[in-house]
Formats: sequence, C-alpha cells, structure tokens
Amino acid sequence: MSSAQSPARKQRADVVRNRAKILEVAQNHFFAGGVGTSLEAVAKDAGVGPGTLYRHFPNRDALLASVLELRRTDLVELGQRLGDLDDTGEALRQWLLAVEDYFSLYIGLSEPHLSAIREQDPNNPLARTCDDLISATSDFLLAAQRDGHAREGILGRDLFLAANSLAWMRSTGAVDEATTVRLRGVLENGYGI
Amino acid sequence: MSSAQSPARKQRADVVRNRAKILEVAQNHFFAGGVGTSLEAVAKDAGVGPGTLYRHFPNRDALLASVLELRRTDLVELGQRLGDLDDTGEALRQWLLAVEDYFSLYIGLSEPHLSAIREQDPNNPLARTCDDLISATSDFLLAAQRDGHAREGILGRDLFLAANSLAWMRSTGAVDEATTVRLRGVLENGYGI
DNA sequence: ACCTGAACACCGTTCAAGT
DNA sequence: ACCTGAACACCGTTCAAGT
Repeated sequence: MSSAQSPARKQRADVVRNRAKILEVAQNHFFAGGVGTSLEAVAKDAGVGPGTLYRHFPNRDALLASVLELRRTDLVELGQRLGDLDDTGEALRQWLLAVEDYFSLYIGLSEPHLSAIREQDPNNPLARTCDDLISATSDFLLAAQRDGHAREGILGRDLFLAANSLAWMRSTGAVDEATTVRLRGVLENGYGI
Repeated sequence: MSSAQSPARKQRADVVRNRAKILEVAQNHFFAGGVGTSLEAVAKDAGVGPGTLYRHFPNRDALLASVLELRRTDLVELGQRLGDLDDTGEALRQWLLAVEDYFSLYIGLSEPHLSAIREQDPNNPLARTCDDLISATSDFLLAAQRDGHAREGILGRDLFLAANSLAWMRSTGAVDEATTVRLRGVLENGYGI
C-alpha cells in the first residue's frame, strides 16, 4: 500500500525541492496579500522561473488547493470527531464555526470556492473541498433536525454558504469580532420574532 | 434655486458630453463585466483617452459612485416611502430586500462598499452610500424592535452587512433564486429551534 | 524530463505635449 | 482649461531554447 504523495517512479530531487519551496512561499504570500497575490512574485521568491510555477500548478486555484491541502484534511477530520458529539445542535454550531475559520484563512478565499460551486466543473481543484464540506454540513444539519435542534426546510448547502459569507465578511476586515458574533446569532436565531 | 448638476459657470460642451458618454459606457461595462471591468476599455469605448477618464473620475470607486448615483437616490427615496408603512416588521423586510437588490446590480459591487466601511475614510466616494443605508437600516430595525417584530441585541449595521453578503452570493452566480429565498428565511428566523 | 527567462498581451495610471 | 496618447510599471501566461 503506497502513500499518495510518493508515486511509484522516483522524482528528480530538484523537482521535489522546487515544488515544496513554491508551496511554502505561496502560503506566506497568500497569508500576507490574500488569494489574489502576484504569482510572479511567488515564483521569484521561490527562486524559480514563472514557467516552473505554472508547470507544477497550472492555475491559481490549483496552487491554492495544494497550499490548503493540509488544512483541508484537518477540517474533514475535525468533522468526523464532531460527529461523535451527543448534542447534535452543538455539533452543527461548532462545525459551521470551523468552516467559517477555514474560509477566513486568506483574504478572498471564499470567492474562488463559490466560483467552483457555480462552475460545477469536477476538474476545478477547489470543487472537492466544497463537495466534501457541503456533504458534511448536510450530515450535521440532518442530525440536528432529527433531534429537533434545527428547523426543517433548510439544506446543508445553505448553511455552508452562510458560513462562507461570514468568512467573506471577516476576511475583508470590515467586520470586527463582536459583529461576527452577533451575525452568527442572527443566523442561528434570526432577527425576527 | 439652481440644480446641483449645473454649476454657476458654464462648462465646455465637449466636457459635458465626454462625462456623460463615459458614465453611459461605464454602466454597460459594469453590468456586463462586473465592477472589476477594464477602465481602459471603458475609455476606448467612450471615445476618449484614458487620461480624460481619470480626469473626470480619479479612481474606480469614484466612477462607480457616479454611475450608481441615480439608483442610490431611488433607494433612499424608497426607504422614505417604506417608513410610512404601518407594519414595521414588513417595512424592515422590504427594506433589506431593496438593499440586497441594490448591491446585486453589478458583480462584485458588495466588496468595494465593505472596503469603504473598513477604511473609515469620509473621502471614499462609496462611504456616503454605506452611511446612509446603514442609518436607514437602523431606523427600520429600531421601529421593528419597538413593535416587537425584531429581536434586541442586533444593530442596523449587522443587518446591512447581512443583506450585503446575500447580494455578494447572488452576484457571484453560485446561488439560485430558491437558495436566496431560503437564506433570507434563515436570516429572519434562524436555522436553530 | 524539467527548468529558464524572454516574449507577448493586457491593464492601471501618469504626464508632457498639444489644442 | 481640457484632451490626447505615449510611456512606465506591473502582471498572467506561454513557449522556444537550454540543461
């Protein structure tokens, strides 16, 4: 049983090194400058030509997906642990918070994911993340509905989108922590009476 | 009593014509290509050099604000009419819908407005729109709270941001009408029980 | 097989020269 | 007073030439 990261044929050492260096530098640039940061600058900082970056990652979303891979699997694992909670309402709440944190990692991270949802293109490297997270959100919502902790007539996809839009507001920097807390409350309890 | 559009000193005819033409073309480009559309292309389509566009509108947000001016005043007027409704809960709902529609006009319109909120710069040409709309939202919310149609512990600014984020999702095209309706329901009544 | 970096196309923005 | 458009800086992306 071979690991997914190490293919059968051995790779040239510089290829592995370049790829790792690009990912490391890209992570820093995404964090500092947001998702729209200059890929040319990333390549230069990583000490490779732009062609090398594009060879490894054919487009921005591919690079983004690779940079996020570790965080992504962490989130999926957290979802599995939260599935064991007895209070399914609390599990749903905590899950939505985790999704929100994930999409708040870099400025503008929500947008390419919404594009992935719109395009419905399974080749979009961010599509799998969306599919997995929407699916998990559905599970949490269904469990909460079964236990009378969530209303009917809502889809997991809806709550995924809601968490996403909270992350979008947070990452723009226009919304402080207190406002985020209130907005979460509005999502959970509504503004109406 | 002179109209705001016609200053005391008469302007050269070509200046007036250029400005009007730029606004007309920009509106079409914003509609077709979103807020991030190429200003160079707008200038070319309007038959002026890029310098002329920048002379009239020093930056993208200034052009955007001018293009939206008519819609903006329409929205403010609608707010005044809605203020006469007896059912303050219904007035709040309709107002939030109108705000949502406003920010759905062009793809990406929500984002520069959130930036205006973050920057807290009164010179930002979009700041006045945000201030006015937040202020109006507060009035509607307060009235609804007084009549027992809205919960306490929420700010008008919160609901303005919520409407804005709905518009953001709509304008990305990832969210269809049915989903938008459900998300509005979540905002009003919450997903929890 | 992989990398390099020049090259192309495009855009935002400024400003010297025109009228 | 206003307009023009060349010019500069920057970026995404490709691809012929190298190793």
